[in-house]
Amino acid sequence: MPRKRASPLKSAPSVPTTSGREVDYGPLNTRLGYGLRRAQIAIFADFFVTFAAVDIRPVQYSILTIIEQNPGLFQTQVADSLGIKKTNFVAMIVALEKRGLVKRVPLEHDKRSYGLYLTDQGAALMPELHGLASAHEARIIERIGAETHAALFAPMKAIAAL
Amino acid sequence: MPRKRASPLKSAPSVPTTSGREVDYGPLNTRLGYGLRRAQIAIFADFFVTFAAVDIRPVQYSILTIIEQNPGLFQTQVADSLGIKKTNFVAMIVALEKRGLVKRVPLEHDKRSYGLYLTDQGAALMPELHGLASAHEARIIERIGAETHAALFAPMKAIAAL
DNA sequence: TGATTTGGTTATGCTACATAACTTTATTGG
DNA sequence: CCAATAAAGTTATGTAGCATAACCAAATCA
Repeated sequence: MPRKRASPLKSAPSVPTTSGREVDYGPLNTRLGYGLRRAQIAIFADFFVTFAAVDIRPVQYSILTIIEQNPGLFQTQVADSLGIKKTNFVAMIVALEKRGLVKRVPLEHDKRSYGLYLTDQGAALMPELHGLASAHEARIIERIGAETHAALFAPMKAIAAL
Repeated sequence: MPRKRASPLKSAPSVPTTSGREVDYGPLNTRLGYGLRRAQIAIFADFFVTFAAVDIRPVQYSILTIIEQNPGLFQTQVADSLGIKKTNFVAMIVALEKRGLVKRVPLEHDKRSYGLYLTDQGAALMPELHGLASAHEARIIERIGAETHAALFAPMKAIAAL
């Protein structure tokens, strides 16, 4: 089945081209923020390619995964857990709902809020997504080695709590 | 009809608030792209705070640093070295020029291009910027330790070349 | 010299992420 | 009990980042 052609101008972040001339990066070589940014851009580019066929973006994968692991969470809780403002989360969750991957179930005891759940279709999609993510992850591990890969999570988490 | 205006000034990316409820991140815990993104957001938030007084963004600091280290580079070369599209680079360099930090010197032997240089004002500002960046970096090192910090650059670079 | 390439620019559009203000429903304190 | 306040969700809006297409002028190539 031909997946929907991704909307008009949806393109992957490009990985920078190596310029012709030698450039001295000076202090940038020891700025972790700079290195992290460049690494993250490359990872996202690979993620886009990997997930192109299913038309899922990193943030969508993260939302779906949180809902899968924590069915029934409120919008605000999912948004908070991912560091997304609730105002910006609305459009994201509506889009996933329209695609039939997520459903918002009104709560009886609190008429303001919804519980978020994967639809059957959404739940059925997750194994494929996790498979793609694993393949993507494997490509990174191939680059830096399994041990280095494993060693990165602790410092990243510590930095995230900065 | 027209809501009341919004136009706030440039604001720093916010660091996510820890939600009240425990959330299971599932496979996200072993997705480096996710960890990297969260870490990078936190670092940028700290950078914003650190550089608020001088009103310099991460990308601006990187541009200024490249020009400082490599005076005379073309716009395209600076843009390429930082992974910025030349079309998007125009506005950035114009802004820095308007602020009097950078000058574009027309070349005699190639009337299409400019050589980029720091102005005296720009050059005078750099020590302060590097000082702020060092303080910012020190905060990260304090979090993860100097050895870990130093060990991160190699894998980040390898990933960036993915 | 005509064709192609290169440096720089403008126009345009989408996504991410920020704040302000609003509605509806819950909660709370006097 | 009820008025004040808080919380969940929504809409409106503004900016930065990054993408493509189309273009000019100057250099280079065949």
